[in-house]
Amino acid sequence: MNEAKAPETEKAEPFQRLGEIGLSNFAPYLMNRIMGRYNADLRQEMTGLGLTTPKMRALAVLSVIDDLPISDLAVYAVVEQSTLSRALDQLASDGLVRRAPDPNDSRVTRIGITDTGRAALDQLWPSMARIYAQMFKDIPDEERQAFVTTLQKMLKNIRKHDF
Amino acid sequence: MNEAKAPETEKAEPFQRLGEIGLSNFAPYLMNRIMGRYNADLRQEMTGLGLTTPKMRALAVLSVIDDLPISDLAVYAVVEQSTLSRALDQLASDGLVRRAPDPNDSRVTRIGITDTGRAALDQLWPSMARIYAQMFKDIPDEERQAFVTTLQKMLKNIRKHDF
DNA sequence: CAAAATAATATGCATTTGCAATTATAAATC
DNA sequence: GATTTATAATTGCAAATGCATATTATTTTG
Repeated sequence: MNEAKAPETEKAEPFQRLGEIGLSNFAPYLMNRIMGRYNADLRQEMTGLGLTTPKMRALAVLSVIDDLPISDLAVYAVVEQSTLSRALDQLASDGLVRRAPDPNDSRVTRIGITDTGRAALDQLWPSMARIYAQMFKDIPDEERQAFVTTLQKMLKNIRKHDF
Repeated sequence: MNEAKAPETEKAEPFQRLGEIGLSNFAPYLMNRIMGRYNADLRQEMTGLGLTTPKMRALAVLSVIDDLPISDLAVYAVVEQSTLSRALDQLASDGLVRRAPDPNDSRVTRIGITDTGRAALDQLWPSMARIYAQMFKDIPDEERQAFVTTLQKMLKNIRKHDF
C-alpha cells in the first residue's frame, strides 16, 4: 500500500490537512470504518429476524429506556424522525412496540416496547455481543474503559441535545 | 431521565445484556451517536459544495492514497461498491476524479483525484477540522492519542480486508 | 386572550441506496 | 489449454431514505 507517511514534526499549525494527519490517525475516519463494519455485520444477522437498522436501534434503546417520545427516541437511536416514524409503523404492526398518547402533552406519542419486542431483541443480542467482543478482542478492560470515558466526553462535546 | 438501573443480582451469564451495560457504557452505541452527529454536521457543509457523503469520502481517501482500484476505494471510504460506482460517475463528470484502466489487470479501474478534486476537498476541510476540534474539545492530546491507538486495534479486530 | 411562534408527528415525493444480476477479465483446476 | 471458478465494475430495480410540508397541539407574545 502507498499511504503517505506521517510527518516527523507534529507541530501545532492552524490546522493540519488530512494528508498530513493520515487516515489511520484521524479518529472520525477510523470510527466510520469501524462502525461501518459493525453495522454491516449486524445487518446480516438482522435480516433473518425481519429487522432493519432503524427498527433494531429503536428496540435497543427502548430495552434500556422505555416509554420515550418519538422525537427523543429518534435522537437516542440515531435515526431520522421521518424514518423512525415509518419504522415504528412496522414495529407496532408486528407487535414489538406500542404507541401511547402522552397524557400531559397530546402532541406527543410515547413508544413502549412489548414483551414480544424484548424477545426479538434477545434473539439478536448474542450476535451483537459477539461482534462487540470481537471488536475489543485483546484489548484490556482498563483500556476499554478509558476508551468509553473518552467517547462519553466526545458525545457531550458534539451532541445537540441534553442526552 | 429514566434509564433502567442494573439489577442487584444476576446469575453468571455468558454475557451481559444491553440494559445491564447501559447505553452510555456501550461503545458501539456511543460511536454511532457521535458519528451520526459528525456525519450530519458535515453533510450540512457539503451540500453547499455539491458534495454528498459518498463523494466526499471518496475524495478524502484519494487525497491521502491516490490511484486506488474502485473496490479498494469502497473499503477505505466505507461506501457500498455500487453506490461508489455512481458517486464516481458524478465526480468524474464534474472533473474531480479521473478513471484510468489498470495496465496490469484490465478488470480494474483505478481512480485518481484531480487538482479540481483536491481544491473541492480543501474547501470542505476547514469545516471538517472545526467539527473534529469540537469533538475533542477539552480532551488532552495524550488522551486523544490513546483513543486513536485503541481505535486502530479495533479496526484491525473487525475489518475484513488487509487495510 | 387572540395571534403568532414553536413543537411533535406523519406523510408526499424525489432521490439514494443496496441487493442481485450482468458483463468482462483473470486465476485456478483438471 | 480448455473449462470452471473467482474477481472487478456497472446497472436494473424495488425498497429505504431524507427533505419539505401538512396537521395538530402547545407555548409565547403583544
